[in-house]
Amino acid sequence: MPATIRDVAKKAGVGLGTVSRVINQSPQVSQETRQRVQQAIDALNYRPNPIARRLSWGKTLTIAAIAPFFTRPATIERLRGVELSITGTEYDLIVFNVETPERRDFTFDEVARRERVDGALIISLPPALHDLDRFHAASIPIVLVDVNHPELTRFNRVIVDDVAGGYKATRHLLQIKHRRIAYISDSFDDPFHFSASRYRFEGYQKALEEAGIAIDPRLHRHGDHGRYEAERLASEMLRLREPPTAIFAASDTQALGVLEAARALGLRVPEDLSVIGYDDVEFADYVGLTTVRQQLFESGQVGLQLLLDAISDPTREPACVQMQSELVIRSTTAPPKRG
Amino acid sequence: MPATIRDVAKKAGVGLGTVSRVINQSPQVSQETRQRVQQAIDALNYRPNPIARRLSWGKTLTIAAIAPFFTRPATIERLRGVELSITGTEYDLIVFNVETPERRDFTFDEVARRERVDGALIISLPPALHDLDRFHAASIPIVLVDVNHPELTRFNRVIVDDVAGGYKATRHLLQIKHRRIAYISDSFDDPFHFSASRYRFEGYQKALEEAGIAIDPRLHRHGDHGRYEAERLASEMLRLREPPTAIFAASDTQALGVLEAARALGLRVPEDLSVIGYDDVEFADYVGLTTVRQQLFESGQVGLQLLLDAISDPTREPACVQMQSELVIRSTTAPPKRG
DNA sequence: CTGTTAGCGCCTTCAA
DNA sequence: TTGAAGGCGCTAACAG
Repeated sequence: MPATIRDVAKKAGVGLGTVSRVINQSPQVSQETRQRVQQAIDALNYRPNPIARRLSWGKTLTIAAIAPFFTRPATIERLRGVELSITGTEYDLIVFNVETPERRDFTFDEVARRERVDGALIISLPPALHDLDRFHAASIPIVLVDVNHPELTRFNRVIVDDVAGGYKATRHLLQIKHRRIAYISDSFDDPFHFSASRYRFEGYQKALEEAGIAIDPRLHRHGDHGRYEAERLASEMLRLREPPTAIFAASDTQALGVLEAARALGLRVPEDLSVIGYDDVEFADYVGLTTVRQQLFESGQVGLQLLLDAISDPTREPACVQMQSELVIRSTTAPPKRG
Repeated sequence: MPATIRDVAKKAGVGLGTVSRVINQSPQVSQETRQRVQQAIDALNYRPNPIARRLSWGKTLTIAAIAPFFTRPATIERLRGVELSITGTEYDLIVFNVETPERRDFTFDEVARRERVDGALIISLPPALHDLDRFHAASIPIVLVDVNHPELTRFNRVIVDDVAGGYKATRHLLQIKHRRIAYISDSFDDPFHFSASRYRFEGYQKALEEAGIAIDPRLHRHGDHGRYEAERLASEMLRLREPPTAIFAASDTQALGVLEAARALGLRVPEDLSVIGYDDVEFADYVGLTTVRQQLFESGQVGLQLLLDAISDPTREPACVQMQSELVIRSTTAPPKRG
């Protein structure tokens, strides 16, 4: 059986309270007693039972990370950041993978109970207002990572500026003299209400407008997320009478579909068609995809830090950290042939 | 404040014990009382505090999953299986990402303490004997998933037959008349002592021997895991006086490197070179890679089930479940030109 | 069948 | 500066 605080007290010839004070670094223990207790602790290889400690502290020492689609590399990168940062703290991380709206609701319901976790990190998953209320009612602090709803200013957030990212991508294409630039993305009304595609589209529009180019609705398509759907959409656009000379895809995965469509139609990239993606996932480097890189790992780290701060000081004002995005130019973008 | 068992007891006009019995489905409560208690529970929206419950049960109701390299798709697939299966149980899952041997040791040390978790799932990470001893000493049941050391029969295991997988891949190439078949893999003595590459090599050897083909040491190279290293190794082999007509790579990632090497040398795939990978990760489908698929997701599910079984009945004999692998033929393998 | 009591292991008053 | 006592919320053993 593992040693308890009582064993230590007995061995050191002191009361439990003293041992507790030593464990918790209380300053009001004489140097001498502290040493004696410490020796007993070492001798018995004593470790305080975390569960007992949680009960008496009234804290769970646990935080939850709720994220959609572990299959997506971007999600995993964020979680890696969270996991690394939690190491060394006294907190445990429990993760929830959400792949359907039902699972999302179930998970929020499960996590937003008192005595379950001390805080929650909600990653890339816009919660409904009643979910937020529930967390609030249970006074469980939350941090929203990669959730861009403007009305959520009363929560801690780590956001990426998708408008700026879309703008950068489009600007790049404009600068190398493209004029007919298409945009392919997820549907704007997916069941999770992801907003990235919409904001990236805004950036795209902004860049075109600045360049004095009218938005051509035929050059904007969206469908389910995934390579094959993107391939289909790209294929349609490339068969237009005036096809685009460049396509901006809202994710690297979709950019792969675009590349595939080009290949199937015998178009060379970047000579006949420029392609730009978003995320800079691992395979982007492999296929030489020009893309927009986000600070995914860092967003997880920062999010966790905000959450720990909020837990340790519940009166703290909600903070909002904006992560930067960065254009990564590789070999799928080049000036159009007759630019 | 959340309601406690006392509030419920008071409201229902019964003693605490009765409420506890209702919560824990004890049969010895009259239908009538049970209903009254249930009503109080509903009215107060009462939920037993999991931490208090853990303390008095002497269980943590938590299990750990320790896995290397969240960056690798195969690892994530296994974790997805674990995560899905734990949903609906009363257990929490805490995850540990191990990317260095130091982190591995630290994590084992952290997890193998009593009162921390009720069991651990060790994924793709051969533990040292003293780690296993420590888990044993703390009587924390473990399940090894994708850890193939033959001497570990006293532990619960979910294994994949890497020998058979390597054999299948090589057989396929032999059947379409290849004779000079190369093998590229991770180094056999990496710091984690992963064994998959070695066992797949055994399968490769076995298939060649059966076909009466001598093992040519020049056709077997290994280096660090990763695409670029694989590309380098493949490049060297393809420049041999008698280059291989087919290359079996121990992972899809490495197969990508091989494809890249072929492209750089102006070799067409599969006309000039057949390539086969291992894992069937997402991008394998994209590049049309022939590969060996493992039941990754299922291995996580099965592993968790074994662990829960072991926890609920510590006297149970260690079980060993073997997962199957399956050849997925796509478009990177074909008979050699002059077969 | 049901209420009461004594812990689970620890922290935090309160006295001393 | 230290020891003793009460309580965190729940379960389990014991009466009744």
